[in-house]
Formats: sequence, C-alpha cells, structure tokens
Amino acid sequence: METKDSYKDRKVIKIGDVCELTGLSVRQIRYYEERKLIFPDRSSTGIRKFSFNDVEKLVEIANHLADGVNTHEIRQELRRKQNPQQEKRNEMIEGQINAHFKLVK
Amino acid sequence: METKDSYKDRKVIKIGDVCELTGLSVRQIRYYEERKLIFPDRSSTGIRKFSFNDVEKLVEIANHLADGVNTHEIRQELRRKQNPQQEKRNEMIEGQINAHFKLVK
DNA sequence: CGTGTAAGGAATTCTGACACG
DNA sequence: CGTGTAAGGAATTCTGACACG
Repeated sequence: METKDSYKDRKVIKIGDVCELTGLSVRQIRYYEERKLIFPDRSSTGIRKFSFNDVEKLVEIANHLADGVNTHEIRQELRRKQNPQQEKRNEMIEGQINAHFKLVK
Repeated sequence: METKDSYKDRKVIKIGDVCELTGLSVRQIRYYEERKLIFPDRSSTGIRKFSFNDVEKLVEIANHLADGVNTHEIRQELRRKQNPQQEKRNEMIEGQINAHFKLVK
C-alpha cells in the first residue's frame, strides 16, 4: 500500500536464500562483496541482508565471470552503469573494456 | 529480468524481518498462522518464509484485531476476498460480518 | 584469482507448554 | 482469545585461515 515497487530494493533476503535464488555458493557471494561488487546491508548482529536487485545483480556478475571477465573489470562496468554521465571522462580506459565485453558477448 | 513483479510473492523473508517490517511480535505472527490467516512457506528444515504480500496482509490483520475483530471473522473476510464469485452464495451469513466491519471502520 | 572447506562461536528459529484472562 | 515468556534443541550465518593454482 505505501511501499509500491520498492520491494526490489528492500534488503531482507539472507544469504542462504540468495544461494537458492542464484545458484551461487555462499563463498562466491561473500567474495563478490569483498571485491565491492555487491553491497548487502547488515543486521545489528552482522547478518547479511540482500534485496531482489542484489540477486539480479549477482546473476549478472556470475555471467560476466563465466565469460572470463575478472572482478576488477566487472566493478568498472557496474560503476559505469551507475554514473553514465562520467562516460566521457573515462572514455579511453573504458573503451578497451567495452571492446572486450562486446567480444565475449 | 525474468521475474517481473512477482517479487511481492517470493517467500524469502524470515520471521525476524517480518517482525521489523510489521512491528508485530514473533508470537503474534505464529499465532496468525495457527489460525489460518497467513500461510508462509517452510524451508526443508522448517524455517518460515514470508513474502511481501504476506507482510502487507499481516498489517491488515493487525489492524482488524486492533479494531476488535477476532481471528475467525478475519478469516471469513480474507476468504471472501479470495473468492469474490462466492459472494452471492454466502450472502446471508456474510451480510452480518460485513455489517460489523462497516461499523468498526 | 576465484572458490572449496573445516573450525568455533554467535545469532536465529522452532515447538510445546504454562500463564493470564 | 490473543499474547508473553522460559526451555532446549536444531538450523543458519559469521570470520579468518589454509588450500589450489
């Protein structure tokens, strides 16, 4: 009623369910967090909480990794999606990555 | 991507988070399940999993109870919402309940 | 680099029961 | 009737480390 489509952003999914939803292992998910690819919330006692958007993002990350893209490149990719206005500034270094993504896709 | 707006129906929220989202106690939520007002999934090991729809439903249930409506009447109300085509068949007995709901609202 | 695993501890959830009313 | 609580056990998650490569 009050919260319309923000369900995708509510961080309420624990890591075990994220595993089921994505097919990834707990180890993988924690590692992607360590590499700054994903940013779960934490309960006051330290338990990770993910959103459905996080789950979708994790699937994309896994796809990129399966394509041979490493975590550093994926981080660049994600940052670019977040700040499309910076596209021009980082054009040169990102040009190579884009080319790579187009090749493997 | 594949799952569009079905996020509201995915049963992935554990009871502790449902408490936070609704303000209800664990005891209350379990009791409403016992009274057949809410139907969480269960993990293979017995842990309850709720959806965002369940969370919304729980808030409505709590509001009804705060209005003095008992769980049996709430169950009738919920059943009516589920099967609106049966409205005419149960018209007589439900008429009283509807009247009651209108009074307290 | 990305992922598996065993280790030990902490946090979460479960059920059935007693209590009050 | 609806809800609180203490009890004991089971399931979940956490971190840091070692391993392989």
